[in-house]
Amino acid sequence: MAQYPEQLNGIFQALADPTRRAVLGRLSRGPATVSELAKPFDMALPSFMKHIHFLEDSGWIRTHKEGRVRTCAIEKEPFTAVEAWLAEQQELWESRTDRLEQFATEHTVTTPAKDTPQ
Amino acid sequence: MAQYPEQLNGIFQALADPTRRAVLGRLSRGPATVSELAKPFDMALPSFMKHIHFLEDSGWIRTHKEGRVRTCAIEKEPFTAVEAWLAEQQELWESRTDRLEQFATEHTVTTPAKDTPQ
DNA sequence: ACATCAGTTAGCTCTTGCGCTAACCATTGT
DNA sequence: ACAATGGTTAGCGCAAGAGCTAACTGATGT
Repeated sequence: MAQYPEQLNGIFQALADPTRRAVLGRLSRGPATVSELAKPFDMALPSFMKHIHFLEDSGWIRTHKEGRVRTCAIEKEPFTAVEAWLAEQQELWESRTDRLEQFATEHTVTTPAKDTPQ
Repeated sequence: MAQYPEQLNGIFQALADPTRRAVLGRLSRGPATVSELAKPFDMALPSFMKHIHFLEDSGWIRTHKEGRVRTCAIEKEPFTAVEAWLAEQQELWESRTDRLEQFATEHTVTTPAKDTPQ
């Protein structure tokens, strides 16, 4: 369930760049070729390709070349990895507020009113 | 609902480092001082402090100093920001599979049987 | 055959990230 | 008053990130 933490490094790092997030946004709608993906960005192709490679290396996309054209498609695993990490934190947080609530109710017994300020 | 994308840069970048993720994990259980947080890590204090600052600058934590001791507490906003981004992608993905299903059913009308291959 | 189109390779900048040490406050405890 | 504790500041080094240009390969269209 929990995966190798080093993979999370790349997964999150990939999301830290707006160009890459935009590419993922585009690919969520369906596969596309590199030049289709690159068109909206005011950036030299080699620079853009680095982002593509980063996304591929970090597992966010899968690509394959047919003839001279490379097609990219999004991958769902990193998605679920992020959700898993989020859920993990949520859990810790929950168990903490549980403890706080427990603490609070324990004290409610001794306090006169529950809506009194100050 | 959608927030300034530049903020997401820092938010995700912060998660790209295992030390910082661990700190957040610890803080999910409740507030802690810098030296408490630093203890588990084999790292010079100034190096560790950079992570603390990064987390603070990116909005993941809030800190305040009392006397000579600085206490850190986790912040929930970045959390929901990440969830929002995730949900946004999910939506695109969904509407895509909707379109695919629609495409499939449109063709089911004109095809003789719905389970026929080729 | 040739030109064009899609991507690739190589190599260069500049900035940022992430670690370190050494020296320095400033509060707290004796 | 002094020592110890908890952070902070300054500055250094190395690796990686993010962009560029120039030149090249290899498939496709005419």
